[in-house]
Formats: sequence, structure tokens, C-alpha cells
Amino acid sequence: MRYAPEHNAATRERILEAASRLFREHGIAAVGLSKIMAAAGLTVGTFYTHFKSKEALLRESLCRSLDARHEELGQALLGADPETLIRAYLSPEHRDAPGTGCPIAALAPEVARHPRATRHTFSVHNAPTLAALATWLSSRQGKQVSRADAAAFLGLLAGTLQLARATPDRAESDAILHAGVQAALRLAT
Amino acid sequence: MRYAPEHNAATRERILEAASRLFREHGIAAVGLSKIMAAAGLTVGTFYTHFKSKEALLRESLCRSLDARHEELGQALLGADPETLIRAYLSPEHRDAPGTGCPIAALAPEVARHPRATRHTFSVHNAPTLAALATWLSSRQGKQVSRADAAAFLGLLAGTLQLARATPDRAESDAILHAGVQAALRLAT
DNA sequence: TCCATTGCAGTATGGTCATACTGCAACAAA
DNA sequence: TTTGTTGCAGTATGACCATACTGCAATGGA
Repeated sequence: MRYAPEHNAATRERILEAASRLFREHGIAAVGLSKIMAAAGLTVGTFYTHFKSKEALLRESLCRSLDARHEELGQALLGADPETLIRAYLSPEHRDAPGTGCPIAALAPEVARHPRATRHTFSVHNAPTLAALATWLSSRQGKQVSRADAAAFLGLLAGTLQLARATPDRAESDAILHAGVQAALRLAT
Repeated sequence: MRYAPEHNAATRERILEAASRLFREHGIAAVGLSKIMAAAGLTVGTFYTHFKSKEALLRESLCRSLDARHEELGQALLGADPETLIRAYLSPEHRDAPGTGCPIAALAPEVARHPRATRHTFSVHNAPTLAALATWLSSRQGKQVSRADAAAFLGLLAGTLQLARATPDRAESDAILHAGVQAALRLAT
């Protein structure tokens, strides 16, 4: 090995960083490898020394963004008021920053159309979030809450955020976010 | 006018039919005009005698599928048990047939990235569904329910369906659908 | 029957796509 | 300082993209 191992790893990291942002911003099919590599400060030619294919990049990119969001969520659930989490998820800031936001709200329908291996990666790396959410809901409701119930709760958050993003009128979009918060709080108790 | 007006309209209809199905099945960016025209039994060359652009086709296609779904929903809400509607929406059949299913669950995040005019069309043609849903929720809850509240309810349905579609394990996916039904019923009362 | 109209096919264009291959140059070990 | 490894750039490929233009042939009114 002639290059320091960090060089390779750092470049890989840059590509993943750019990809996970661009995928969430513009969609998976709408972003080409050239745009991703350019955003990482490289050219297309270099791509295949780091990843096997675009699909492999997508899988690793999903791991990254799902794990990162789980990290944030874990801290918010253990720390202060978890209601803050709901309000942060359904906030205008999150709505207006899909590139750094929830990968489910940005990519779920598109991931659903990808090969089984990709969906499996998605499912596995979303499971910890569902588990943490289920634990939190259980303690709040005083009864056992399954991972599937947590998925429905997450579905409410993601679906409402999507509708708010698709609504062009800002006031109406804000109202949808607010209504989503109320619905989530009702569902959580 | 030399051709019967039905000829033109019928061809247009065939294109719209094919487009609204293919968009929902594979996503907007993933489907090209050639595939749509081939599915309509025509060639690409004919496209621009019927539509100004792919974006215009998308807008009309959204009108079609949103209006069609509103029609179905209206009948279900007025007719028998509206709970049937929730169960039908979150059913394995709907999950496995995105091409003829809810356009929101299939396309919401992608529509959110399209030009304002497209989002406006989406919003306008989704409004009747929200209004009908709000009326139904109001009568069920005995208090005034806003259109934004209805949007949150629809967000729960769509988001949960998306998660079920993205989950590769069938048993887990079925469980998510079932949990979604429970959550929707709780939210509706 | 003839003709003006027009839906449609065929084809062209310039661009971008994912993927692949070929050298160069930067680098760490010797 | 030499050397062999390897990350990276440049470029090629064939396919597909949205859009546009050019004729032909089917058509219904005259």
C-alpha cells in the first residue's frame, strides 16, 4: 500500500457525503454520477475505484443518512422533551432543507422501487430508529408498542412532511406542519 | 377539421392513461417519453402534437390520477363504512399495485421537487380530497376539522403505505399496514 | 372525386446517462 | 533516490434522454 489509508477513506467519505445530500435534494434517478463526483471535487473517472456501481453507492449512502438520523433522534429521545423532536421534524426548517433532512421523507417511494438488496439495507438501517421510537412510545402510553406501530408513527411524520413540501402556498404548508404536530402528539399519548 | 375530434381526444387519453400508470410505477424521472408512447401504442414523434412538454404531460397526468382517486374516495365516504376505505388504502393489494394506486404515496416527494406550476396543479387537484376527508373527520369527531388536519391524516396513510412498500420482508410489511390502520382509526375518532 | 387538413411515423440533434479502459503522477517503502 | 503501487483524470462507449422537424397517408368536407 503506497498511499496512506486515510487518503482513500477520506475521498470515499467525500463522495458519500455529496451523494447522500444530492440524492435527498433531487432524487436518486435525477442525479447522475458526474454531478455527485463534481460535488465531491472529483471527476467521473474516479468513481469506480471507490464503488462497484451507482446502486452500491446508493446503499452506502442510505446507511449513512439513516444512521446519522438515528443518532440525532437517539439523543433527542434520551435528552430533553421528545416533543421537541416532533416539532423539529415537522418544522419549516426541516421542510426547506431536504438535503440534510430525513431520508425517508425524501426517498421512501423511490427506494421502494429499487432492488431487494437496496430495500433490505434501507429496512435494516431504519430498524434501530423504529426500535427507539417504539420504546419511547411504550413509556409514554404505558403499554407495549410494536415496531410496526412505530413505523406507522414515523409514516405520519414523513407523509405529512412530504405533503407540506409539495404544497406551494407557504401559509397552507405551515398549517399542514402544525396539524401534523397535533396529530403526532395525539397518536403518541 | 378533417379528423373526427374523437380521434385526437382518444389518443390523448391513451397517452395520459399510460403516463399516469408508468409515472406511479417507476417514478417521473425514471420514465422516458419513448416508454410512455410505446405503452400507448405510438412512437415518440407523435408526442408533441398532443402535449407541450413532459412537464405539461405530468401536470395533466396528476390531474387525472388525483381526480380519479377523489372519485373513488367520495363514493367510499358517502357509501358504506368509511373504515373500509382506510383498510383498502392500507391493504396488501394497494401496496402491490402502485401503478393504479394513490398518486400521493407514489409521487409526493418527487412532485415536491418539480416547478411551482406543477406543485400548484397537484395542490389544487388534491384539495377536494382533503375537503371531503375533513368533512368526514368532522362528523366523526363531532368538532370542526380543518383541511390541514385532513392533510395530516392523509399523510399518515400515504407515509405508512410508503414504508410498507419499502420494507422487503412481507410479514413485516403486512404488520406495518395493520398498525397503520389502527393508528388511522385512532386518529379519526 | 378531389383536396386541404392534420394525426402520425421516422428521423435528427445535442445532451446526459452508467460504465469502462488507459495512462500519468503522487506517494511510501526500500 | 529509486521503485512499484495506486488514486485519479481523461476519454471512449453505447444507450437513452427531451425536443424538434419533415413528409406521408388517412381523412372528411366540398
